[in-house]
Amino acid sequence: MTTARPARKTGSPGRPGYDLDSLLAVAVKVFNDKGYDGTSMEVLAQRLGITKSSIYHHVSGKSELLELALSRALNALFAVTTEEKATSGRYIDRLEYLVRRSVEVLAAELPYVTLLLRVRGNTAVERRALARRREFDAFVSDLVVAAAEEGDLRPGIDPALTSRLVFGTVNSLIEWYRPRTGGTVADLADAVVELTFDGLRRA
Amino acid sequence: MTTARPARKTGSPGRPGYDLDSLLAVAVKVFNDKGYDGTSMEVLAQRLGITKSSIYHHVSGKSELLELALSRALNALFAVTTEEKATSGRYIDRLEYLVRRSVEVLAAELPYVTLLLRVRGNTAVERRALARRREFDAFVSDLVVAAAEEGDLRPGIDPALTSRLVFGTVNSLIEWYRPRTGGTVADLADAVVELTFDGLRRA
DNA sequence: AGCTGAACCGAACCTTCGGTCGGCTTCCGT
DNA sequence: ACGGAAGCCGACCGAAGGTTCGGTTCAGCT
Repeated sequence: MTTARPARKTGSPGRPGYDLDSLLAVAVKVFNDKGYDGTSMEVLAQRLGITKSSIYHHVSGKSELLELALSRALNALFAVTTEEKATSGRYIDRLEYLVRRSVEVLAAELPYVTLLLRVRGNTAVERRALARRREFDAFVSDLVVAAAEEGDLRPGIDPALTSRLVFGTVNSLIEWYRPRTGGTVADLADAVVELTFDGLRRA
Repeated sequence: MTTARPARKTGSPGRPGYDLDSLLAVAVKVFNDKGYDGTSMEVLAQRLGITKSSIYHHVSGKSELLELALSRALNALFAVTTEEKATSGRYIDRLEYLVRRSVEVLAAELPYVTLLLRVRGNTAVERRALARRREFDAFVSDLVVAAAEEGDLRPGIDPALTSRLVFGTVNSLIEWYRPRTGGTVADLADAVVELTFDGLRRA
Protein backbone atom coordinates (compact mmCIF):
# COMPACT_ATOMS: atom_id res chain seq x y z
CA MET A 1 0.00 0.00 0.00
CA THR A 2 3.06 2.26 -0.17
CA THR A 3 2.60 4.98 -2.73
CA ALA A 4 5.53 6.39 -4.62
CA ARG A 5 6.20 9.92 -3.59
CA PRO A 6 5.87 12.67 -6.12
CA ALA A 7 8.81 14.63 -7.37
CA ARG A 8 8.26 18.18 -6.25
CA LYS A 9 8.37 20.89 -8.87
CA THR A 10 12.00 21.74 -9.43
CA GLY A 11 13.14 25.29 -9.10
CA SER A 12 12.93 25.44 -5.33
CA PRO A 13 15.82 24.71 -3.05
CA GLY A 14 15.98 21.65 -0.87
CA ARG A 15 15.52 17.95 -1.29
CA PRO A 16 12.67 16.92 -3.58
CA GLY A 17 9.60 15.38 -1.99
CA TYR A 18 6.33 16.62 -0.64
CA ASP A 19 5.45 20.21 -0.11
CA LEU A 20 2.54 21.10 2.14
CA ASP A 21 -0.04 21.10 -0.62
CA SER A 22 0.77 17.76 -2.16
CA LEU A 23 1.00 16.18 1.25
CA LEU A 24 -2.35 17.63 2.26
CA ALA A 25 -3.97 16.29 -0.87
CA VAL A 26 -2.94 12.75 -0.05
CA ALA A 27 -3.89 13.11 3.59
CA VAL A 28 -7.38 14.30 2.76
CA LYS A 29 -7.85 11.42 0.37
CA VAL A 30 -7.00 8.98 3.14
CA PHE A 31 -9.19 10.80 5.65
CA ASN A 32 -12.11 10.46 3.30
CA ASP A 33 -11.37 6.81 2.73
CA LYS A 34 -11.13 5.72 6.34
CA GLY A 35 -12.51 8.66 8.24
CA TYR A 36 -10.40 11.14 10.20
CA ASP A 37 -10.55 9.19 13.44
CA GLY A 38 -10.06 5.95 11.59
CA THR A 39 -6.82 7.18 10.03
CA SER A 40 -3.62 6.72 12.02
CA MET A 41 -0.50 8.70 11.34
CA GLU A 42 1.19 5.39 10.65
CA VAL A 43 -1.04 4.36 7.74
CA LEU A 44 -1.05 7.92 6.53
CA ALA A 45 2.73 7.80 6.38
CA GLN A 46 2.57 4.53 4.47
CA ARG A 47 0.30 5.98 1.86
CA LEU A 48 2.59 8.96 1.55
CA GLY A 49 5.58 6.71 1.15
CA ILE A 50 7.45 8.41 4.01
CA THR A 51 7.67 7.81 7.75
CA LYS A 52 5.43 9.09 10.47
CA SER A 53 8.02 11.46 11.83
CA SER A 54 8.52 13.04 8.43
CA ILE A 55 4.97 14.27 8.46
CA TYR A 56 5.79 16.43 11.44
CA HIS A 57 8.26 18.29 9.32
CA HIS A 58 5.32 19.72 7.36
CA VAL A 59 2.62 20.11 9.98
CA SER A 60 2.46 20.44 13.73
CA GLY A 61 0.19 17.42 14.10
CA LYS A 62 -2.78 15.50 12.87
CA SER A 63 -5.26 18.19 13.76
CA GLU A 64 -3.45 20.78 11.67
CA LEU A 65 -3.94 18.60 8.63
CA LEU A 66 -7.62 18.62 9.36
CA GLU A 67 -7.72 22.34 9.93
CA LEU A 68 -5.96 23.14 6.68
CA ALA A 69 -8.30 20.92 4.73
CA LEU A 70 -11.45 22.28 6.31
CA SER A 71 -10.38 25.88 5.82
CA ARG A 72 -9.80 25.27 2.17
CA ALA A 73 -13.32 23.93 1.72
CA LEU A 74 -14.94 26.68 3.73
CA ASN A 75 -13.06 29.45 1.95
CA ALA A 76 -14.15 28.11 -1.42
CA LEU A 77 -17.78 27.98 -0.35
CA PHE A 78 -17.81 31.42 1.22
CA ALA A 79 -16.21 32.93 -1.84
CA VAL A 80 -19.42 32.15 -3.73
CA THR A 81 -21.57 34.11 -1.30
CA THR A 82 -19.80 37.32 -2.23
CA GLU A 83 -20.02 36.91 -5.99
CA GLU A 84 -22.17 39.50 -7.68
CA LYS A 85 -24.84 37.16 -9.00
CA ALA A 86 -25.35 35.84 -5.51
CA THR A 87 -25.92 39.28 -4.04
CA SER A 88 -28.11 41.10 -6.56
CA GLY A 89 -31.14 40.40 -8.69
CA ARG A 90 -34.31 38.48 -7.92
CA TYR A 91 -33.84 36.14 -5.02
CA ILE A 92 -34.86 33.00 -6.89
CA ASP A 93 -32.18 33.79 -9.46
CA ARG A 94 -29.61 34.31 -6.73
CA LEU A 95 -30.68 31.00 -5.27
CA GLU A 96 -30.36 29.19 -8.56
CA TYR A 97 -26.96 30.73 -9.09
CA LEU A 98 -25.82 29.71 -5.65
CA VAL A 99 -26.99 26.15 -6.12
CA ARG A 100 -25.20 25.92 -9.44
CA ARG A 101 -21.99 27.40 -8.10
CA SER A 102 -22.14 25.24 -5.01
CA VAL A 103 -22.21 22.19 -7.22
CA GLU A 104 -19.23 23.52 -9.11
CA VAL A 105 -17.24 24.27 -5.99
CA LEU A 106 -18.12 20.91 -4.57
CA ALA A 107 -16.86 19.25 -7.71
CA ALA A 108 -13.71 21.32 -7.87
CA GLU A 109 -12.80 20.87 -4.22
CA LEU A 110 -14.44 17.50 -3.79
CA PRO A 111 -12.11 15.88 -1.26
CA TYR A 112 -11.98 18.94 0.96
CA VAL A 113 -15.71 19.55 0.92
CA THR A 114 -16.32 15.87 1.53
CA LEU A 115 -14.22 16.02 4.63
CA LEU A 116 -16.02 19.13 5.78
CA LEU A 117 -19.43 17.56 5.42
CA ARG A 118 -18.41 14.63 7.56
CA VAL A 119 -17.06 16.53 10.51
CA ARG A 120 -18.73 15.50 13.76
CA GLY A 121 -17.51 18.12 16.22
CA ASN A 122 -15.27 15.95 18.37
CA THR A 123 -12.46 18.48 18.66
CA ALA A 124 -12.11 22.25 18.82
CA VAL A 125 -10.98 22.37 15.20
CA GLU A 126 -14.05 20.50 14.09
CA ARG A 127 -16.39 22.65 16.13
CA ARG A 128 -14.98 25.83 14.59
CA ALA A 129 -15.57 24.39 11.15
CA LEU A 130 -19.11 23.44 12.01
CA ALA A 131 -19.79 26.96 13.18
CA ARG A 132 -18.61 28.45 9.90
CA ARG A 133 -20.64 25.90 8.02
CA ARG A 134 -23.76 26.95 9.85
CA GLU A 135 -23.10 30.52 8.74
CA PHE A 136 -23.10 29.39 5.16
CA ASP A 137 -26.31 27.44 5.67
CA ALA A 138 -27.94 30.53 7.09
CA PHE A 139 -27.02 32.50 4.00
CA VAL A 140 -28.80 30.05 1.74
CA SER A 141 -31.73 29.74 4.07
CA ASP A 142 -32.23 33.48 3.90
CA LEU A 143 -32.27 33.36 0.12
CA VAL A 144 -35.08 30.82 0.11
CA VAL A 145 -37.13 32.90 2.51
CA ALA A 146 -36.62 36.00 0.41
CA ALA A 147 -37.52 34.16 -2.80
CA ALA A 148 -40.73 33.01 -1.18
CA GLU A 149 -41.54 36.58 -0.14
CA GLU A 150 -41.04 37.70 -3.71
CA GLY A 151 -43.63 35.11 -4.77
CA ASP A 152 -41.35 33.05 -6.97
CA LEU A 153 -41.76 29.75 -5.16
CA ARG A 154 -44.62 27.30 -5.47
CA PRO A 155 -47.26 28.15 -2.89
CA GLY A 156 -47.45 26.06 0.25
CA ILE A 157 -43.73 25.52 0.46
CA ASP A 158 -42.00 25.76 3.82
CA PRO A 159 -38.83 27.82 3.26
CA ALA A 160 -36.86 26.43 6.16
CA LEU A 161 -37.62 22.86 5.18
CA THR A 162 -36.97 23.59 1.54
CA SER A 163 -33.56 25.09 2.03
CA ARG A 164 -32.55 22.03 3.98
CA LEU A 165 -33.77 19.68 1.29
CA VAL A 166 -32.10 21.62 -1.48
CA PHE A 167 -28.90 21.65 0.45
CA GLY A 168 -29.20 17.99 1.17
CA THR A 169 -29.48 17.28 -2.52
CA VAL A 170 -26.39 19.29 -3.36
CA ASN A 171 -24.33 17.96 -0.50
CA SER A 172 -25.26 14.39 -1.26
CA LEU A 173 -23.17 14.65 -4.40
CA ILE A 174 -20.08 13.85 -2.38
CA GLU A 175 -21.42 10.35 -1.86
CA TRP A 176 -21.02 9.31 -5.45
CA TYR A 177 -19.69 12.07 -7.74
CA ARG A 178 -16.20 11.47 -9.01
CA PRO A 179 -14.41 13.73 -11.50
CA ARG A 180 -13.99 12.63 -15.11
CA THR A 181 -16.77 10.07 -14.87
CA GLY A 182 -19.31 10.88 -17.52
CA GLY A 183 -20.39 14.43 -18.30
CA THR A 184 -18.92 17.76 -17.35
CA VAL A 185 -19.50 19.63 -14.15
CA ALA A 186 -21.78 22.05 -15.94
CA ASP A 187 -24.03 19.16 -17.00
CA LEU A 188 -24.18 17.97 -13.44
CA ALA A 189 -25.06 21.42 -12.19
CA ASP A 190 -27.78 21.66 -14.83
CA ALA A 191 -29.29 18.38 -13.71
CA VAL A 192 -29.30 19.41 -10.08
CA VAL A 193 -30.85 22.78 -10.84
CA GLU A 194 -33.44 21.22 -13.09
CA LEU A 195 -34.50 18.59 -10.60
CA THR A 196 -34.57 21.07 -7.79
CA PHE A 197 -36.49 23.82 -9.53
CA ASP A 198 -38.67 21.97 -12.02
CA GLY A 199 -39.11 18.53 -10.51
CA LEU A 200 -39.13 15.02 -11.76
CA ARG A 201 -42.65 14.45 -13.07
CA ARG A 202 -43.69 15.17 -16.62
CA ALA A 203 -45.67 18.38 -16.52
CA MET B 1 -21.40 12.80 31.72
CA THR B 2 -22.51 9.65 33.49
CA THR B 3 -26.09 8.83 32.60
CA ALA B 4 -28.35 7.08 35.05
CA ARG B 5 -29.08 3.59 33.93
CA PRO B 6 -32.63 2.61 33.09
CA ALA B 7 -34.52 0.13 35.17
CA ARG B 8 -35.31 -2.80 32.94
CA LYS B 9 -38.90 -3.98 32.81
CA THR B 10 -39.48 -6.17 35.82
CA GLY B 11 -40.88 -9.64 35.41
CA SER B 12 -37.71 -11.14 34.02
CA PRO B 13 -35.20 -12.89 36.20
CA GLY B 14 -31.82 -11.44 37.01
CA ARG B 15 -30.49 -8.17 38.17
CA PRO B 16 -32.16 -5.12 36.68
CA GLY B 17 -30.17 -3.04 34.24
CA TYR B 18 -29.63 -2.94 30.50
CA ASP B 19 -30.84 -5.55 28.13
CA LEU B 20 -29.33 -5.76 24.67
CA ASP B 21 -31.85 -3.44 23.07
CA SER B 22 -31.64 -0.60 25.54
CA LEU B 23 -27.87 -0.82 25.55
CA LEU B 24 -27.76 -0.75 21.78
CA ALA B 25 -29.96 2.31 21.68
CA VAL B 26 -27.54 4.27 23.84
CA ALA B 27 -24.52 2.99 21.96
CA VAL B 28 -25.91 4.04 18.60
CA LYS B 29 -26.68 7.48 19.94
CA VAL B 30 -23.08 7.90 21.02
CA PHE B 31 -21.76 6.50 17.75
CA ASN B 32 -23.76 9.08 15.87
CA ASP B 33 -22.54 11.81 18.15
CA LYS B 34 -18.85 11.13 17.97
CA GLY B 35 -18.55 8.70 15.09
CA TYR B 36 -17.93 4.99 15.47
CA ASP B 37 -14.15 5.26 15.36
CA GLY B 38 -14.28 8.32 17.56
CA THR B 39 -16.15 6.48 20.29
CA SER B 40 -14.06 4.60 22.83
CA MET B 41 -15.47 1.80 24.93
CA GLU B 42 -14.53 3.92 27.91
CA VAL B 43 -16.72 6.91 27.06
CA LEU B 44 -19.42 4.56 25.89
CA ALA B 45 -19.37 2.92 29.30
CA GLN B 46 -19.54 6.32 30.96
CA ARG B 47 -22.62 7.30 29.00
CA LEU B 48 -24.18 3.98 29.88
CA GLY B 49 -23.38 4.48 33.51
CA ILE B 50 -21.60 1.13 33.76
CA THR B 51 -18.03 -0.01 33.30
CA LYS B 52 -16.23 -0.96 30.15
CA SER B 53 -16.08 -4.61 31.02
CA SER B 54 -19.79 -4.79 31.67
CA ILE B 55 -20.46 -4.05 28.05
CA TYR B 56 -18.82 -7.32 27.15
CA HIS B 57 -21.50 -9.15 29.04
CA HIS B 58 -23.97 -8.08 26.37
CA VAL B 59 -21.90 -8.15 23.20
CA SER B 60 -18.74 -9.80 22.03
CA GLY B 61 -17.08 -6.51 21.23
CA LYS B 62 -17.37 -3.09 19.74
CA SER B 63 -17.91 -4.38 16.24
CA GLU B 64 -20.91 -6.45 17.26
CA LEU B 65 -22.61 -3.31 18.46
CA LEU B 66 -22.09 -1.86 15.03
CA GLU B 67 -23.30 -4.97 13.28
CA LEU B 68 -26.50 -5.14 15.30
CA ALA B 69 -27.27 -1.52 14.60
CA LEU B 70 -26.58 -1.73 10.88
CA SER B 71 -28.67 -4.86 10.47
CA ARG B 72 -31.58 -3.20 12.08
CA ALA B 73 -31.43 -0.30 9.64
CA LEU B 74 -30.98 -2.50 6.60
CA ASN B 75 -33.79 -4.84 7.53
CA ALA B 76 -36.17 -1.92 7.93
CA LEU B 77 -35.24 -0.55 4.51
CA PHE B 78 -35.45 -3.86 2.71
CA ALA B 79 -38.83 -4.56 4.22
CA VAL B 80 -40.20 -1.68 2.15
CA THR B 81 -38.99 -3.18 -1.12
CA THR B 82 -41.30 -6.18 -0.66
CA GLU B 83 -44.43 -4.22 0.18
CA GLU B 84 -47.17 -4.55 -2.38
CA LYS B 85 -47.29 -0.94 -3.49
CA ALA B 86 -43.58 -1.09 -4.21
CA THR B 87 -43.90 -4.12 -6.45
CA SER B 88 -47.00 -3.48 -8.54
CA GLY B 89 -48.60 -0.64 -10.46
CA ARG B 90 -47.06 2.03 -12.65
CA TYR B 91 -43.40 2.48 -11.93
CA ILE B 92 -43.60 6.17 -11.13
CA ASP B 93 -46.20 5.35 -8.50
CA ARG B 94 -44.00 2.62 -7.06
CA LEU B 95 -41.19 5.13 -6.98
CA GLU B 96 -43.23 7.74 -5.23
CA TYR B 97 -44.39 5.14 -2.72
CA LEU B 98 -40.85 4.01 -2.08
CA VAL B 99 -39.63 7.55 -1.55
CA ARG B 100 -42.42 8.24 0.89
CA ARG B 101 -41.90 5.02 2.82
CA SER B 102 -38.15 5.55 2.87
CA VAL B 103 -38.68 8.86 4.56
CA GLU B 104 -40.94 7.18 7.09
CA VAL B 105 -38.48 4.39 7.82
CA LEU B 106 -35.70 6.88 8.10
CA ALA B 107 -37.67 8.86 10.62
CA ALA B 108 -38.73 5.79 12.59
CA GLU B 109 -35.27 4.25 12.75
CA LEU B 110 -33.35 7.50 12.58
CA PRO B 111 -30.30 6.64 14.71
CA TYR B 112 -29.78 3.29 13.06
CA VAL B 113 -30.16 4.58 9.51
CA THR B 114 -27.92 7.52 10.34
CA LEU B 115 -25.20 5.17 11.41
CA LEU B 116 -25.68 3.11 8.26
CA LEU B 117 -25.32 6.10 6.00
CA ARG B 118 -22.03 7.06 7.61
CA VAL B 119 -20.30 3.74 7.31
CA ARG B 120 -16.99 4.01 5.48
CA GLY B 121 -15.98 0.40 4.90
CA ASN B 122 -13.05 0.18 7.27
CA THR B 123 -13.90 -3.25 8.64
CA ALA B 124 -15.51 -6.43 7.36
CA VAL B 125 -18.72 -5.60 9.18
CA GLU B 126 -18.90 -2.24 7.48
CA ARG B 127 -18.17 -3.65 4.07
CA ARG B 128 -20.97 -6.19 4.39
CA ALA B 129 -23.36 -3.39 5.26
CA LEU B 130 -22.22 -1.33 2.31
CA ALA B 131 -22.84 -4.26 0.00
CA ARG B 132 -26.41 -4.66 1.20
CA ARG B 133 -26.93 -0.95 0.88
CA ARG B 134 -25.85 -1.05 -2.72
CA GLU B 135 -28.47 -3.73 -3.33
CA PHE B 136 -31.11 -1.39 -2.05
CA ASP B 137 -29.81 1.44 -4.21
CA ALA B 138 -30.01 -0.81 -7.24
CA PHE B 139 -33.65 -1.54 -6.51
CA VAL B 140 -34.52 2.14 -6.57
CA SER B 141 -32.38 2.82 -9.56
CA ASP B 142 -34.26 0.16 -11.51
CA LEU B 143 -37.53 1.82 -10.60
CA VAL B 144 -36.40 5.13 -12.06
CA VAL B 145 -35.27 3.48 -15.27
CA ALA B 146 -38.59 1.66 -15.60
CA ALA B 147 -40.57 4.83 -14.90
CA ALA B 148 -38.64 6.58 -17.65
CA GLU B 149 -39.40 3.75 -20.05
CA GLU B 150 -43.07 4.08 -19.25
CA GLY B 151 -42.81 7.74 -20.24
CA ASP B 152 -43.77 9.19 -16.87
CA LEU B 153 -40.63 11.22 -16.29
CA ARG B 154 -39.77 14.61 -17.73
CA PRO B 155 -37.92 14.12 -21.01
CA GLY B 156 -34.17 14.56 -21.02
CA ILE B 157 -33.69 13.17 -17.56
CA ASP B 158 -30.82 10.81 -16.91
CA PRO B 159 -32.23 7.95 -14.81
CA ALA B 160 -28.98 6.93 -13.14
CA LEU B 161 -28.20 10.47 -12.15
CA THR B 162 -31.74 11.11 -11.06
CA SER B 163 -31.98 8.14 -8.75
CA ARG B 164 -28.83 9.26 -7.06
CA LEU B 165 -30.10 12.77 -6.58
CA VAL B 166 -33.47 11.63 -5.27
CA PHE B 167 -31.77 9.32 -2.87
CA GLY B 168 -29.40 12.01 -1.81
CA THR B 169 -32.31 14.22 -0.93
CA VAL B 170 -33.98 11.55 1.18
CA ASN B 171 -30.80 10.46 2.90
CA SER B 172 -29.81 13.99 3.71
CA LEU B 173 -32.68 14.10 6.16
CA ILE B 174 -30.49 12.45 8.76
CA GLU B 175 -28.41 15.59 8.90
CA TRP B 176 -31.11 17.68 10.48
CA TYR B 177 -34.39 15.84 11.04
CA ARG B 178 -35.19 15.19 14.68
CA PRO B 179 -38.41 13.56 15.90
CA ARG B 180 -41.08 15.69 17.54
CA THR B 181 -39.76 18.92 16.07
CA GLY B 182 -42.54 20.55 14.14
CA GLY B 183 -44.88 18.60 11.88
CA THR B 184 -45.55 14.90 11.58
CA VAL B 185 -43.59 12.41 9.58
CA ALA B 186 -46.33 12.32 6.97
CA ASP B 187 -45.94 16.05 6.43
CA LEU B 188 -42.25 15.63 5.96
CA ALA B 189 -42.76 12.81 3.48
CA ASP B 190 -45.24 14.99 1.59
CA ALA B 191 -42.74 17.81 1.33
CA VAL B 192 -40.00 15.53 0.07
CA VAL B 193 -42.27 13.91 -2.50
CA GLU B 194 -43.55 17.27 -3.65
CA LEU B 195 -40.13 18.82 -4.07
CA THR B 196 -38.80 15.75 -5.79
CA PHE B 197 -41.65 15.19 -8.21
CA ASP B 198 -43.00 18.68 -8.83
CA GLY B 199 -40.06 20.97 -8.17
CA LEU B 200 -39.52 24.22 -6.45
CA ARG B 201 -40.44 26.86 -8.99
CA ARG B 202 -43.91 28.23 -9.41
CA ALA B 203 -45.40 26.59 -12.51
C1' DA C 1 -33.71 -19.81 52.86
C1' DG C 2 -31.22 -21.07 49.23
C1' DC C 3 -30.24 -21.26 44.42
C1' DT C 4 -29.89 -19.55 39.76
C1' DG C 5 -29.49 -16.27 36.10
C1' DA C 6 -28.53 -11.71 34.59
C1' DA C 7 -25.93 -7.80 35.15
C1' DC C 8 -22.00 -5.69 36.87
C1' DC C 9 -17.13 -4.48 38.69
C1' DG C 10 -11.78 -3.77 38.99
C1' DA C 11 -7.51 -4.65 37.60
C1' DA C 12 -4.72 -6.12 34.46
C1' DC C 13 -3.10 -7.03 29.40
C1' DC C 14 -1.22 -6.11 25.06
C1' DT C 15 -1.55 -3.22 21.13
C1' DT C 16 -1.91 0.96 18.71
C1' DC C 17 -1.85 5.77 18.75
C1' DG C 18 -0.05 10.53 18.33
C1' DG C 19 4.01 12.68 19.05
C1' DT C 20 9.34 13.67 20.06
C1' DC C 21 14.31 13.72 19.32
C1' DG C 22 18.72 13.87 17.17
C1' DG C 23 20.96 13.08 13.16
C1' DC C 24 21.34 12.12 8.07
C1' DT C 25 20.50 12.99 2.81
C1' DT C 26 19.65 15.48 -1.26
C1' DC C 27 19.27 19.48 -3.98
C1' DC C 28 20.04 24.52 -5.27
C1' DG C 29 22.49 28.89 -5.74
C1' DT C 30 26.69 30.96 -5.55
C1' DA D 1 32.69 22.89 -4.23
C1' DC D 2 30.23 23.82 -0.53
C1' DG D 3 26.80 25.62 2.69
C1' DG D 4 22.22 26.15 3.79
C1' DA D 5 17.49 24.79 3.17
C1' DA D 6 14.18 21.36 2.65
C1' DG D 7 13.12 16.80 3.34
C1' DC D 8 13.61 12.50 5.50
C1' DC D 9 14.67 8.51 8.92
C1' DG D 10 14.81 5.15 13.21
C1' DA D 11 14.23 4.62 17.77
C1' DC D 12 11.72 5.83 21.33
C1' DC D 13 7.84 7.48 24.84
C1' DG D 14 3.49 8.06 27.49
C1' DA D 15 -1.26 7.67 26.93
C1' DA D 16 -5.31 5.65 25.34
C1' DG D 17 -7.36 1.95 22.96
C1' DG D 18 -10.12 -2.74 22.94
C1' DT D 19 -10.34 -6.93 25.38
C1' DT D 20 -9.95 -10.53 29.11
C1' DC D 21 -10.71 -12.61 33.57
C1' DG D 22 -12.00 -13.85 38.20
C1' DG D 23 -15.03 -12.50 41.26
C1' DT D 24 -19.38 -9.81 43.11
C1' DT D 25 -24.20 -8.03 43.50
C1' DC D 26 -28.97 -8.22 42.97
C1' DA D 27 -33.82 -9.92 41.88
C1' DG D 28 -37.02 -13.55 41.32
C1' DC D 29 -38.22 -18.66 41.75
C1' DT D 30 -38.94 -22.71 44.41
